[in-house]
Formats: sequence, structure tokens, C-alpha cells
Amino acid sequence: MVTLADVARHAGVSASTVSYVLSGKRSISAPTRERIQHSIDTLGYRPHAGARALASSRTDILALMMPLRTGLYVPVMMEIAMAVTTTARSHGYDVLLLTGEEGPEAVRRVEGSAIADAMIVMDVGLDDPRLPWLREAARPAVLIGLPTETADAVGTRGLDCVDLDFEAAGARCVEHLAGLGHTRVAVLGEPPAVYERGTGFAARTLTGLRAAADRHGVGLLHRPVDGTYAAVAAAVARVFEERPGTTALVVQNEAAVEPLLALLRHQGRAVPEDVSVVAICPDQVAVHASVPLTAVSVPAREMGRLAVERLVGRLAGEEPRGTELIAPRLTPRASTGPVAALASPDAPTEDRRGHGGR
Amino acid sequence: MVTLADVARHAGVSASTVSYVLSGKRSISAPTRERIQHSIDTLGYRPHAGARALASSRTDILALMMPLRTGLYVPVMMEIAMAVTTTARSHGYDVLLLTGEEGPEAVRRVEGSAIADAMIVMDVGLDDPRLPWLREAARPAVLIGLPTETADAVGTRGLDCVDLDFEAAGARCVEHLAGLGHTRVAVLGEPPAVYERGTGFAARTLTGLRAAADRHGVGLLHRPVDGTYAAVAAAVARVFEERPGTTALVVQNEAAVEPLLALLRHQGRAVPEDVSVVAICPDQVAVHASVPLTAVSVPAREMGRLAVERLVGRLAGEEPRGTELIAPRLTPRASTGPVAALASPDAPTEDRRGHGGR
DNA sequence: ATGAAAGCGCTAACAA
DNA sequence: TTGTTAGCGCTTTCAT
Repeated sequence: MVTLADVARHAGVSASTVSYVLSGKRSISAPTRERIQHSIDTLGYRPHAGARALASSRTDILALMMPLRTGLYVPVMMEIAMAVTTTARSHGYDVLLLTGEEGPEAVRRVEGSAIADAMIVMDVGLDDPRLPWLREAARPAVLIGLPTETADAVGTRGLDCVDLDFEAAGARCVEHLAGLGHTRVAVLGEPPAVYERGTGFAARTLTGLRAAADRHGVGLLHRPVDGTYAAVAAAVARVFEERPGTTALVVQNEAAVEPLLALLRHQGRAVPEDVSVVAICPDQVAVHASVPLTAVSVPAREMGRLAVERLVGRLAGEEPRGTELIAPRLTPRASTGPVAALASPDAPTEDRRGHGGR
Repeated sequence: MVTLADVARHAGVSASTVSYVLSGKRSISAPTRERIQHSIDTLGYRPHAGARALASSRTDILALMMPLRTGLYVPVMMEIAMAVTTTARSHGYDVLLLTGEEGPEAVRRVEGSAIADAMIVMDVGLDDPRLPWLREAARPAVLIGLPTETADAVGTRGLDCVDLDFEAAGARCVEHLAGLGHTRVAVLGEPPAVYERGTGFAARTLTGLRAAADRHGVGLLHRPVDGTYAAVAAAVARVFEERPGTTALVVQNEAAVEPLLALLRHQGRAVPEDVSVVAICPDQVAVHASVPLTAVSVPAREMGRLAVERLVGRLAGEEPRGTELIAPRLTPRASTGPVAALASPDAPTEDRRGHGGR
């Protein structure tokens, strides 16, 4: 193994000079620097991560805590994870992947063993047991997601948070539909399990949806659904039964998107002529759906990138900046249109078979 | 920060004794061990990862190289990644996540910086540029996937591989269908990009499919498809045009599963009465599809687990064991049945519209 | 069964 | 601008 001492010897300088060339922490004359750089290249030297960590108390590693609980849409998690690692690499950091299995213990392990310099925490619950440990930890942490419904809540104190402004996102969906004349809207939400364990983003979306619905005089029905065809079918059936005049749907459930579109097609409800559909999902899902969806995009990449940049800043001495919410962006596509003016808005058109009707 | 020296002082023993209690590498009298353990608990001591790595040249970290190239089904990758991390944890290892961005450079980085003890490499291509570096590396590596079409090929020398036996999996699908009387089968494969870059598993599946088709006198059509409704529709249309008598489909493309089923439904082709469908996909996809699919399952968890266990074995001194292929398991579900005996097998039944017919 | 002590490879004062 | 040196916290040989 090639050590720093080897390089120093080869270049005819002292070890510290080599170290300083590497870190750039003091000025080196051009000739020496070049000579040392040449030795480094020739010998194929790489600093030993452990030795560096021991001497400098910096590992250049970020820990990514990613519990994968039921009901979460895996590709989004993955996209965040990938954005985190690539952004981290571009700042010279590696990423240690931690699953949820260990729970709060993982936080203590990272802290106690100095195995990483900082942590990114995903899938934050309202009363997340990791939070107390994160607050006490000497290392900075950034949450992707909010532990509480409101951005400035006490629970967030001292912790940096990055997330989509799901409340605004929900509101944006209703506003868009209200603008098209829709007054009866149903929401197909995340699976029940997601709400039950108090996942922040789902609750916040609902808050935004309801507030906007009130403001615009829109009637709102909310149904959590599992991402299966059967569950979606059952939920939609109930919706049209309980409120036949429904002309628009908001979907916040990536796994339910295709089942929903297939179902509507099968029922002979045309999108957007009979029913408008707005989704809250990644652009990729919206674009590739069998009907391109008008949607508020969930900016997975950006969230990952922001989290890392925040963390890198903190490690460079910046102060915590609290919560940073990404403003929602709604892109109109083919799935929404004005509410039908003449035809009865709730009955499928005549030449299609369907279950609707009042 | 609590150090080993602190613990030693607190327990009234030497540092080495504490170290040996931790590693179990020499026998300690019960009283001393208990006293030391008590001090460890009281002080909340955790060994410093960097210091340990420096002194022992072991990091207790496994690197997971997971390029996420187009056409890959993300949830499978994720499931492997999760299985890797949880299995790794159960053996005392952490996992460092590396994306494909860096390519072969990542291998050299891990090797040179002693940042991990071993590596798991995913998404291996036929002529993967990482392979030469992996072979030269001092650290053991396990590939998930095969770099070549045949298990014993030269390219694999010295490297451990773990994978599903995709060749046998392909064969198994054809055998199942042949057993039900089907003689004209079409394969909807992975996206073209996957074949083009020479991904081993796709090629191997095809080999197995073709061999079995030959053996059983089955006519086989192969169409790579992107996982979109439009692409699937186009491919299926071509299939029934070119070979109207087709009565069964094999799908090796998770993203295409639902679009395919929706399309068949829409065309009025009943599954399995008019068309049998066999998939090669994770159980979860097969079970939750809108028609529960007869499928050869892709055992993502097991692959991740096996890879880690192999690696842990190697780190404990075991010799490389070469390639280990997991035998395919086909589970019959609702999507396959005997080829229709009386009715013309290629035309949809009368009350449905369809494009088939000879 | 336990202790003493020499590093592991690097960083960062402190000197010159 | 460069060199000298004292650790960082742990493992492990060599003694006892």
C-alpha cells in the first residue's frame, strides 16, 4: 500500500508538505506542488480513509437513513437516494445507507462511532423517535420531510428540514380544478397505513386540499387507498355512489394512478371529458401515464440535492436554516379540462357502458 | 467523547484488556469482563470507527455499487439494496452506497482508500469495465448478475457471482406453456436499451427461452418493449399481425405487465382463456397484478442476502466459490391455462372486439 | 489472565 | 515556504 510517507520520500519533501498539497490548507510553491503531484500520480497514492478520519475527525461520509415502510412509493425513495449520492459525490462525500430496521439506535451508532459526519433522515413521522437523538447529536442532520404539520412547529427546533410544500401542493390542485369549474372533487390518497402512522406529507396535503376547497366552495371527499386495482375500484365506486356529481379526482398515490385510469376507461368515463384527474406525483409518472396527467410534481431529485447541499453547508460552518419548502409546480397536461357545460356531468356518455349515474 | 482509555481507567484495567473484551480474541476472567462491560455501559462507550479501521485495516463496511441505468425496474434494485443492508447489518457491517456515475473509478477509490472491506456490484454488463479492476483488487467482490452468458466463462474467473438462473427461468416458462398445449408463444422482453448494452440476464433468459422452444417445438417471437402502454400496444399488435395463432405471452419486463393486461382487457382478449401470460418478475408484482400472474419469481431479497453472505464468508477467509445460480421457481396463478381446444385459438370470442384472426 | 508498548497513516500545531 | 513532531483511538505482538 502506498502511504503519504512513500510519496514524501519519492518527492523529497516532508510528510506534512504532501498533506498540505492534498488539503490545500497552506500555500505551496508551484515547483514542489508539481513534483509532489507527480509522485502522487506515479505511485498511485490514495489517502487512507481511516487514518484521515482518525486524525481529522472527519469521515467525508454522509449517512442516509431510509426506512422503507409500507405504502411508500419505492421509485421516489430511490430517486432521492440517487440524487443524494451523486450530489454528495460532487462535494467529495460518500453515502452510508442505513435502513429503518435499527430505528433510533442507528442515530446513536453514527454519532458514537463517528462513522459519518452528518445524517439525512427520510420518511419522518409526526412523532419520530429519532428526533430527540438527532437534536442532541453533535453532528448536523437534515430531514427530508416535516415531522409536524406546520413548518414552524416546536418539534422542528434546531433541525433542518427540506420538503415539497405539500400543503400548497394540495391547494394548487383544488385551485386548478376550481378554475375549470369543478365543484365536487374526490381525493384518492395514500394507503391508510401512511396516514395512520402520521406521515407528515400526507396530512399536510390534506390540510391544503381542504383549506382551498373551503375557499373555493368546492365539496371534497377524501379516501385513502392501497395501490391495487381492487382497492381503487372500491374507493371510486364509493365516491360516485356517495356523491354522484363528482367531476374531478385528485390522486396522491403513485401506485394507484394506472389502476385508476384503467378503471375509468373500463367504466366508460372519459378523461378529461367526464372526469378530470389531477395527480401529485413525480413528473415521470405523470408523463408516462396512459393519459398524460396534469400534476403537481414531486421533485425527488431536487429534494435529495437540497438536503445534501444544506448538510454540506452545515459541515462548512453554516448555521441551521430551519425548514425550506419547495414551492409546488403544477403542469397542465391531458387529464384535466373544464367541467362539461351541457351534458349531465356525472353520467357517462351514452355509447359507453359504465356504473355511474345518480 | 468516550475512548477506550477512558473505559480502561474506569474499570481499572489496561487498554488492551478492554480491546480484547470487545473483540473476544482472548479469554478474560468473568469478573474483569463484567467490570469492563459495566464501565462500557456506564460511560456509553463506542469504538471509534476510524481508529479501528486504521489499526486493524478493517472497516466493517461493504460497498454496494448500484448503477441505475435506464430500463431497469427500480423496485427490484431497491429490494436488493435493502436486503443487502439488512443482511449486512446482521453480520455487523454497514453499507456504502455507490452509484454508477463514477464507473471503474469507484472500484479504484474503494480499493485505494480502504474505504470498504469488500464490494457488491450490480447491473453487470457483458463487457463491464469494472471487471478488470475488481479482479486485480485485493478486496473480495461479489457480482449480482453474470457478466457473460455462460456461467463458467473465462470472464468470471476469480469473481464470485450470484444470480437467478435466468436461462433456466426462460426454459421453465416455455415448458409450462408447452405443457398446456401452447405452440406459438411471444416474448415481451426488457426495453431495447437493456439488450443493447449487453446486460447478462436479458440475454441469458432469451437463450433459455429459445432452447426450450426448440426442444418442445414451440414457435417463439421476441420483442423488446419499453414499459409504456404505447410501446406494449405496438409490440402486441405486431405479434398478432405476424403470427395470428399466438396463444401465449411471456413477459420479462415489470413495467410492461400492467399495460399489457390493460391492453388485452381492452382488446377483449381474456386471460387465460384467449391468451395465457407467464411473467418473469418479483412475486409481489405477480400477485398484485390485475390478473394474478403465473410467474417465475425474481428473488431480489435472496440475491441480496446471498451476495452479502458470500462476501462475509470471503472476509472470514473462505475461498471464492465462483458462480451460484438460484434455481427458478414457477408459481402457477390465474394467468395461464390450457390452449382452447374447440374454439379457434387465435380469435377473440364473439362478443368482444379484437384485432386478432387469421 | 493481564499489561506494556509499538505502531496503523494522517493532520495540524509549532518551529524554523 | 517547508520541516518536525505530537498525537488521533484502537489493535496486537511481546512480555509477564
